[in-house]
Amino acid sequence: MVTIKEIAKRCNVSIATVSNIINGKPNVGRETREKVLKTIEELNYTPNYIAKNLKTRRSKTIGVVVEDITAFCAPDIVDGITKCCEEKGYHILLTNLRLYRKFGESYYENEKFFPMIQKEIKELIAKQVDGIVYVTTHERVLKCFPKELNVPAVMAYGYTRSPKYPSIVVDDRKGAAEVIRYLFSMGHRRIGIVSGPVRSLHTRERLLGVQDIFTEQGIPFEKKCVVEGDWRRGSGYRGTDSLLEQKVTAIFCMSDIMAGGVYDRLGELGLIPGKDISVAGFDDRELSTYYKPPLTTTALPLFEIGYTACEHAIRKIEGSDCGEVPEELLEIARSCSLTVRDSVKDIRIQ
Amino acid sequence: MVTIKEIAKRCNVSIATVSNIINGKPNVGRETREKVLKTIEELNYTPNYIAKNLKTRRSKTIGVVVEDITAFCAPDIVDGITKCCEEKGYHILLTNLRLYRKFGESYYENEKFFPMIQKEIKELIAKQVDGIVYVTTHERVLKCFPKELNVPAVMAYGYTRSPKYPSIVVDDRKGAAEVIRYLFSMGHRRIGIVSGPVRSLHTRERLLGVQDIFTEQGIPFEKKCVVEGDWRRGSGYRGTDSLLEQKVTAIFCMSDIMAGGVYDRLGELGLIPGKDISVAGFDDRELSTYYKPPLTTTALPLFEIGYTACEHAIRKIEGSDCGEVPEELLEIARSCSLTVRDSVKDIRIQ
DNA sequence: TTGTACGCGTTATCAA
DNA sequence: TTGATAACGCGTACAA
Repeated sequence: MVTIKEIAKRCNVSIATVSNIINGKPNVGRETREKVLKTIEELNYTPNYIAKNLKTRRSKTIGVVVEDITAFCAPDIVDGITKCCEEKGYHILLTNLRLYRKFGESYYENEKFFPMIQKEIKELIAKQVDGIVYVTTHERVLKCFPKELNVPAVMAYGYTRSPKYPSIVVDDRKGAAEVIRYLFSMGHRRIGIVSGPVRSLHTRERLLGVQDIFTEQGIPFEKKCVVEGDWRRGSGYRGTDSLLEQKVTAIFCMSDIMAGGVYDRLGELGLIPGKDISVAGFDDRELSTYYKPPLTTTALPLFEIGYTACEHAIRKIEGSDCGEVPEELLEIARSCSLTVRDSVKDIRIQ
Repeated sequence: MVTIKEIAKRCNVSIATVSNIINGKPNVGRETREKVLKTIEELNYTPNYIAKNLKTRRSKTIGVVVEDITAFCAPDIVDGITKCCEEKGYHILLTNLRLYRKFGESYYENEKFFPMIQKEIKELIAKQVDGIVYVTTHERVLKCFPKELNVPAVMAYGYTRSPKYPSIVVDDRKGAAEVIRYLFSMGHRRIGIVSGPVRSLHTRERLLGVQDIFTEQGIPFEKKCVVEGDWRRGSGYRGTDSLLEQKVTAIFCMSDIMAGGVYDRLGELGLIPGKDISVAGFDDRELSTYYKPPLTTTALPLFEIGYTACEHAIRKIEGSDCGEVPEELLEIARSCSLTVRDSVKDIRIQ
């Protein structure tokens, strides 16, 4: 490995001069600059970041902790983070907790992994990351950052509810409201809901969004039109019948996956989505375009969440104020975007 | 940040002793050891890896370059890499090239991004990574590693065809053969193929696999039963009709996505997959379980590819032989695994 | 305009 | 069993 020393020796200058040239400092002769630059090129010299960082106490590195990179929302969030890092000249030290693989489907109700997170964060600190972005795969409150964390940390997708760490989250309430408003605009009044688990923040916020529109429209919202699901396909399947009994004209599922289950059951009953009954989903996963008919759903602002989270972390690093986060920045919600496909029928009287 | 120096001072020992204790060296009194360990605990001291690495010239870090983390195969490969790193005590410096996002659908036929790769790899080297794993999102030959690379590098999913760098790839030939063998076992003899682009290595290998079975069964394979696709849904859709004209009883698509297109066209024609005609796919993407009926397909050994690639990199690092790779290790193929669902009909005469 | 010398937090080599 | 001290590669006062 060629070092700054070698460059200096070859050019008969001191290492200080070489260092100055590399870092674009003024006060260096044009002639020496050229000579040095040339030999740097020739020897294919690259400054050793490790040494540099040791000196500057800045690693220009963000530690990214992902609960499970194989979860559907993780790659897009990470994509947003990488975009931001690329722009600001940061590197990424990735920690994949593999929670889903290690603890199975319901790891997010499990707190066994908390010590593991602490350990991994400590590792990242030991590696001298300048900041941390934690990416959850289920939206929930998570107290995973140690009290004495000495670098800025931001939560992406989940909530911290801690004044020290901002959360960048989905605007679930508005997202669900938009879906329901669309359903209303197509003439639907009796709308069935397949929700997520009631203890989930997603679920609660979205339910609030649903009610917002019913209230706005002056129509009472009936509790019996809500069936509790668990985000999985089977729960959509199982919930369908009771919703049908309620004579709903449309079913809003809080995940595309559950909508898939609704499709399954509807198919068995010989009912065609978008024709005999309307269905809408949530998440806008690629697979929903393969449903027959393609599902009307709303996209999670995953990329944006990652980007914004990282941006906040870097802003705090560079402003180096690691204090409390002002109230208005504690939870930053990003909007979903509705995608209309063919699963919702227009039942207005012409 | 508390350093080794502080620990030493507090304990009235030299930093050398503290260092020895941390690194489990022998020849240190039990009493001093305990005292030091206790203050380390108290002050919550963590060794600075940066400084350590500067000295040891080992960063215990793998540079992972992913062409696009949002591509469907990337997360699982990265998952395999992280599993391996976790086991061997390595960290991951992640570089997401964002090729798909930057250059669109057909970036893999584009060489504009080569300088970018070189630059990113140089960055990783500057960050002192001990090795590099490059993750492609389309299987192809890629000469992206610079000649003078001074750390071990391994290609995951793509081919290097270079004696210096091993490739860990999908066993496409065997994978396709297995699908065709299954189709044969269900009585199919006239089999249509929706292939990938003919210049793709995937395509060629899989076509070879198809022929292997026809040859084995002593049945001539007809070229006109192959339609060239582009991996995308539309190409499956467009290819269906001409295959139907050939009176095929089954269609093997080289991607689940294209199989989706076939389903689309079949649906329009009122033909039911798994009943009127059989369909099989490739990749085993989650969405294929949402097709109606669920698609019989074969899974790519993504996780294993990532794991194996990383394992090789680390083995080379720790053996620190960075020379040529022995012939038998140049291309390591991992097997696919067939998943039978409901899209293939048994047409044997009972 | 350039060079010297020191320090960043470690590990490693000796000597005590 | 312990301690001084010299590296590691770089940035930066300060001196020249």
